[in-house]
Amino acid sequence: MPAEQRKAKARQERGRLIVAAARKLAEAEGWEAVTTRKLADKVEYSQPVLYSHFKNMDAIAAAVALEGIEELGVELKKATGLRGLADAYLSFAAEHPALYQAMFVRPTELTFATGDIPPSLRAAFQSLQAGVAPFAKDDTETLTELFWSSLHGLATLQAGSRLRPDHQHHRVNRLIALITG
Amino acid sequence: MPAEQRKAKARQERGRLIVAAARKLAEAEGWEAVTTRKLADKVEYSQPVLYSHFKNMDAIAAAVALEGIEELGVELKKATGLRGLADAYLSFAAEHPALYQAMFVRPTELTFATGDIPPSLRAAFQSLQAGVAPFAKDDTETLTELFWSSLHGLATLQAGSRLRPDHQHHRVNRLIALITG
DNA sequence: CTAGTTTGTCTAGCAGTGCTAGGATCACCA
DNA sequence: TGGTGATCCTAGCACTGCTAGACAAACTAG
Repeated sequence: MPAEQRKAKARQERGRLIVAAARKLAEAEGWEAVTTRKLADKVEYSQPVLYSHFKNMDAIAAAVALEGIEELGVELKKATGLRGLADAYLSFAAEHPALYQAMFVRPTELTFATGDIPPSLRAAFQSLQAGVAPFAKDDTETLTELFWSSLHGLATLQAGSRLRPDHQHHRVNRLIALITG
Repeated sequence: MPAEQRKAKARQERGRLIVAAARKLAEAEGWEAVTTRKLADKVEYSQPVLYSHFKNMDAIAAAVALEGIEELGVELKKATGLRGLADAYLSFAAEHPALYQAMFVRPTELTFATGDIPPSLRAAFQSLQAGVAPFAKDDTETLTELFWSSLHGLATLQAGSRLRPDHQHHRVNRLIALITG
């Protein structure tokens, strides 16, 4: 019955619309401005339809986060070398602060606890791992975690104006110099 | 007029009580559970008194954050060497997650933008700087910012279960090895 | 083509949030 | 003792996430 398929398709499309609206609003005005009523308005439906697509508001933010993780993964895959990876990562975080917050800063959302790591996140991690591998005698995973942590710290402290804004490049230089030895 | 001084003292004390209540509640149930009504209950006053002490809810969280920064500063001052500093920093973050969030993760609060950095934060930063100085040929500030960023990244990603929980020590080893060369 | 059922959506509302205006109550001082 | 000011609380606003129940549309069956 193609009618049913068409319906399912339309539903899915509307779900995407909700996520897109949430992302757009968050990127424009920050996550505290993202409310169910505003989202419902943007999608031109009433609030309850949101809950027929997502369990709650956090699930919507989680969907946005997943989108961001996939896009970050693409950027990291394109990048080559430690410098390329670092630049790609930090540029992404700087250019999409709200998106990055949803991915790795905001408290609730995806738990990532023990095992249920999204494949796209694992892929992104592996891109980083490939970058650091040449400089790790052993235990590349630990070094990758450290590399990621450093990038994450640089991105978030920078975003919060806790670091000298015009010295990010120097900090990255230093980080790469440390790893490459 | 000592009566007036006594009053001022009592007021100040009550302000401290509010901050203490906020901190306790945040550490026990997370920041999303900290509401003006619950705080007012704990202090045994009505909501409006909170606003005679603090501009808004964020200001209360900022006061808690400042308290945390001072305590972190004390811990870092006691620590010696890169290893001591790193351990002190990460232990503090792990043992007081809500406090650490108020300090460096939650969005609003203290801006720290351009100049108005709290002296206690500057002091904490200088403790880190003293630790990395022996290993920086030049531009110790950049290396300190990087060291701090790495610790911050390790602390927050760890808190969010994004890193292998039982490998924090290895990651710290790696970080210190990188800096000491 | 009609009757009944299912599916979809919306209106209205609940409990809770931060924050504030206004009135009441207390302590002080002449 | 009477007035004055500071102090505090009650009540309420506009908003939040979320949900129950009414309503209408669409599909199914006779």
